[in-house]
Amino acid sequence: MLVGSTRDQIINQAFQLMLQRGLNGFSYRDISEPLGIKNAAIHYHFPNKMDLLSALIAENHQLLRESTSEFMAYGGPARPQLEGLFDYTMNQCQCGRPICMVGALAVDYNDLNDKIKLANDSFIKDSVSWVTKVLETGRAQDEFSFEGPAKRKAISILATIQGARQMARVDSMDILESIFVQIRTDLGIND
Amino acid sequence: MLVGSTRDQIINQAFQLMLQRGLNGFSYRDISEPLGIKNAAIHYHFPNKMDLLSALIAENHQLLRESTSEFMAYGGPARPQLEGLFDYTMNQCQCGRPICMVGALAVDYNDLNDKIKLANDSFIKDSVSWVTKVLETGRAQDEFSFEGPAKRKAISILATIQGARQMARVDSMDILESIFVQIRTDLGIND
DNA sequence: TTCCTTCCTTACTTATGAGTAAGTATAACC
DNA sequence: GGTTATACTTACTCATAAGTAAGGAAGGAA
Repeated sequence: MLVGSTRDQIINQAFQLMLQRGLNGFSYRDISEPLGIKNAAIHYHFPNKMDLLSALIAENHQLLRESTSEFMAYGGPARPQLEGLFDYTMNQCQCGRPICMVGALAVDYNDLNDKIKLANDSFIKDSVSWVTKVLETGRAQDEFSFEGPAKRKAISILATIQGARQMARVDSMDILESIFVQIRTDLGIND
Repeated sequence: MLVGSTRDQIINQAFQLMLQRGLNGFSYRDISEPLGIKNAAIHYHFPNKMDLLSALIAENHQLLRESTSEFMAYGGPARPQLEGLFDYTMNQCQCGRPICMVGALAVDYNDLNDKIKLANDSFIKDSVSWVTKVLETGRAQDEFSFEGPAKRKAISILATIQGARQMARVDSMDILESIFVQIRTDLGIND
């Protein structure tokens, strides 16, 4: 593969490593060697590792925005949104990204500067907002049924998926599908 | 504080660091300095970092066994077991252990040897067995109500709590309490 | 043609990590 | 009293990490 500018290639490679090993689990060498460039080339584009991490979080956030903007703006059926979240999660795991950004950053939290913490927080808030709207819409349209405020349920579902990815890594990917079934069941979905 | 043998002190300190920063997030120095010993003293008790990690996982597993053995052997009311899980989680977070062992290991998974993977897997299986029995008992005694197999629901609840700890670290501890409320709600508990 | 600017490489520095080998104090054992 | 095992310390080795300074090629602009 190896398409795009050097900068893009660095981001792609770092993204993969970050979601496989966490921030302290990979080095500049792990990025530069497969790309056939030198460490200093990475430092040219991202002066230090936090700058690189910033770019990764921005990339991750951008992916979320792209895949949710239409629903956030115009609404629509809720069920495909939920299934989209499941599919995305499964897909990431199958593409060698077993853990998610939030899970990875939780481990490295002590190293993070305020800018990164804010960016991460903002990503979580947007994720929660999206799932909250999905649940509210779904409940209003009788696609889903659940007790309590939609936002609380949204946080719970996102937490479940995040935890499931980590358990799946240690145990087996079957856990993921099983968790999706349970979430559907808890939302009163029976097909 | 600093009670117990040097070996115990090392384990306690390492346990704290592991659940704060993950395996790659702390060094021997982070253990030895606060204890007023030398790095080599750690290597004496635990020849390498994997041996230390093994001891931490064993310690963690032992804690689980101690707190669940009575219920696993004799049964009893399910609700206090569930609340015990919530209290334990909250307590760990308040004691400076924001992430859990499984979550930490998921990030460092590439570094782990087979022995560690097996030990971790065994811990997860025991956790799931316990929560499964709690749920089965609770459903049989009409304390809880939920759809689907108890084991699937147990995995889902454990995943939720695990993910919640990581979200709580980035966002706020309020998330934890909120998640517990949602889990109770989803189990048909109304008080 | 000369001068920037962009995007790298070469060749380091400095710090820190895990791990080891050899020595030492202390108490128990024969 | 001498030996041995335990539980360390001292003093290192070796590898790898992030980061930097200086140089060079290649293209566009004056």
